[in-house]
Amino acid sequence: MPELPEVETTVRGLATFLEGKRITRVTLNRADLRRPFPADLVQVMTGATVTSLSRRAKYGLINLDRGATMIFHLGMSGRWRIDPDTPDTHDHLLLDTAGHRFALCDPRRFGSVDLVATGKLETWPQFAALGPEPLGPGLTPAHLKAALKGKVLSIKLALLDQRIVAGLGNIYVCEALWRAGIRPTKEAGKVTGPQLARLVPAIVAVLEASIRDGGSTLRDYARPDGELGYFASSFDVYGREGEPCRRHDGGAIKRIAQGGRSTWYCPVCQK
DNA sequence: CGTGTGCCCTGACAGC
DNA sequence: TGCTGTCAGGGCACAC
Repeated sequence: MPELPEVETTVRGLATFLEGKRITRVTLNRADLRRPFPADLVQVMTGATVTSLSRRAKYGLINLDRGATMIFHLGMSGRWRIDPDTPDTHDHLLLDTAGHRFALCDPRRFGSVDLVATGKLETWPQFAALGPEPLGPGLTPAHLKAALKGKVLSIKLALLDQRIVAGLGNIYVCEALWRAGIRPTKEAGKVTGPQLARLVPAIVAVLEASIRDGGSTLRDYARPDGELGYFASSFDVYGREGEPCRRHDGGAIKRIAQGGRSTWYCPVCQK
């Protein structure tokens, strides 16, 4: 169930094992996830050395010494399993190095794997369409003001649009809007300047706190059978329908549906 | 074009 | 115990 912090944590965890290591074997247990695996994936990756790992939005990047980058997306249910004790039905792709095995496990198969020339990442269509990284210099109140101008859809759905900000998902949009005191149903183009000024640091704070939580579980990845992609977090609104708002007395968290997905918010302090 | 809807897929859980 | 319905942290194709 990965959003940006989970992907970031996954990438950091994988990096400790994979950077500088040679991939000795690539195994595909099926032909596709959301899309077919690239036809030349096995050929290009086998024998290649991993130079670095990085992240863009919710995509993880494994950069290889052959001018190619393997890009993975974990969809809703994807995770990497390190040195699994037993195989899982949904281990769809295996990477082996001299010391470890990495299994890309994704029961729902909403994830994807692509192979892109490292020098052409910026123009890869999926990346070219993305908005700024929320933890980079590009996310500013001015950017949001311009990107949301005239939009009549809700601020909740606008923030889920990866072209506006890249990497937010259902959980952290709910959390950030709560922190900023903005009602999720508010028309995106009508969110006020002061609200946008609060929203940017709220997004940053929520994501950074979550990455910190994830990082604190990194040591667990060293375990045999360690699994990347999941860690416990405590949320202020997500999944807390009916529970009291943590910011004041007398309000209960409400759940509504937007765009076919759940939104949680406090009807008292989010306006 | 912007916006809304449905679908891809499996697993977990509640209720009967 | 099984069945059924609902929901799940994402993204895309499609209709208007």
